[in-house]
Amino acid sequence: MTKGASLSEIHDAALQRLRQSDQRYTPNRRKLVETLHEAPHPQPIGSVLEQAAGLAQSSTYRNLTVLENAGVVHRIVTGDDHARFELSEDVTGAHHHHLVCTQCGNVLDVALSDQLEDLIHSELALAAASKGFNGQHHRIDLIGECVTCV
Amino acid sequence: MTKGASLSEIHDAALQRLRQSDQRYTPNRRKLVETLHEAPHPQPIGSVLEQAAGLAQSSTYRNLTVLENAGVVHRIVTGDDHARFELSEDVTGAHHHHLVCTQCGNVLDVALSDQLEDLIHSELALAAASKGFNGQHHRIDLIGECVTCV
DNA sequence: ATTTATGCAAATCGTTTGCAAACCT
DNA sequence: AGGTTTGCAAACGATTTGCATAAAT
Repeated sequence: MTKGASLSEIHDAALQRLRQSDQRYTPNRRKLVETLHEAPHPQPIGSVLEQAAGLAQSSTYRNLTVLENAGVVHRIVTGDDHARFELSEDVTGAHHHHLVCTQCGNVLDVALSDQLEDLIHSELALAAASKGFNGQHHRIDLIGECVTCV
Repeated sequence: MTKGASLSEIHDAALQRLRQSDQRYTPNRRKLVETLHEAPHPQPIGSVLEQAAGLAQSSTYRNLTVLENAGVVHRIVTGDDHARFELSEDVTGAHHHHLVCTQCGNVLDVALSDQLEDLIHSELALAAASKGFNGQHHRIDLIGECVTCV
């Protein structure tokens, strides 16, 4: 599934963000970005390595961390013990949340209305402030069973 | 910080749930429940072991898993690499969400209004249904910095 | 010429597991 | 007795890291 932004727009955004972090946009990193762009939903490292043939596992971990720190990639940790990766919202421009399958660990993207997002954001901000907590962003997961696991 | 339900109510609820899973409520498990009940927020295993002196680490992992499967305890996996545990909402009776500190990994509890919870629930259910996803419950985290880390 | 990225193999560390002794009913 | 729980020590496995080579500036 192709996201809203085109691949070249995404490469541009990635390049820009990496430069801001004094990082290079190497062929391996480009390949990671392309692989994640083509994936229909967040991918565990195993799948990424299968898709982007030729990448070493350790370099992939390292590059995903670089891309994460630069804000190009987002790491999703659910509890089943493989982290999953997707392009960051800053790069795709699409704020969304996740459906997490308790059986297979798969993660799907889902969006809520802007109106509801605003309500959530402001109520969370209020609650956080009362505890001196400085909130930066929220994440919402719906836990359940995906269509192939029911 | 003591939760709404009294300790004996919590022990009763725990006992009942364990029995439904054909599990015993052993002294070690009672000690874990008490420790979590007394804790002001979700605790990593390290803290649990400090609080409930004398427990072996491996037995504690095993018992927390038993308690989790019985629905007495809830495991929180954030991404900083220590799982954290708290009494389950089914036992405490208090639905809530989490503030997660990106610096120290600490997790604080926070509640939203019932009205907002309903809105979130129904919009998530709708979005999930469109993907054939069978949603069971949601979790919401506010990511940011806690008062001691800012 | 330096600095940075890569890939291999080895190390790390939270968590899980094997097993024999202690515990319950 | 028969099954469960415990604690120790060993195993596990996803991720990280050391190091020597290759690539980039």
